Amino acid sequence: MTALTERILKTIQAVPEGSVASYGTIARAAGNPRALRQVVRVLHSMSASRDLPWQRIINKKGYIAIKDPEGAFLQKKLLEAEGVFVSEGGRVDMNRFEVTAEDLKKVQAGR
DNA sequence: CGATTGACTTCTC
DNA sequence: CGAGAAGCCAATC
Repeated sequence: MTALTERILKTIQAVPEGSVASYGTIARAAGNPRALRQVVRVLHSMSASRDLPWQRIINKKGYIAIKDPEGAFLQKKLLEAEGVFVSEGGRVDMNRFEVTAEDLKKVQAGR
């Protein structure tokens, strides 16, 4: 558990409800654009036990990137429950719902 | 301790 | 414009 990982965690938690963020966005906001792999890893390790909004993390195309069909379906349901519109194919309207790295940083600065 | 992996991203052909 | 391959960093096995 490095400082970078903790920043990633905080950044993920900084994503406001009703919005989504891409891996690259999280990585940039965390301070290391190359850490998007670690974002994935963090989600793998923490999503099971921590209170992370893993459901708000999707790929840059706006599609749910989870490989497990059940997990992807669950994510879709959770997003819809937050007010995020998800298309049939599991796609989110990123133009509306994707939060920028600056916004995440601002939220972290605010807290 | 070294090799592998991983819910991605981006550039090139 | 679409498909394919490389890149990347840290945690896990």
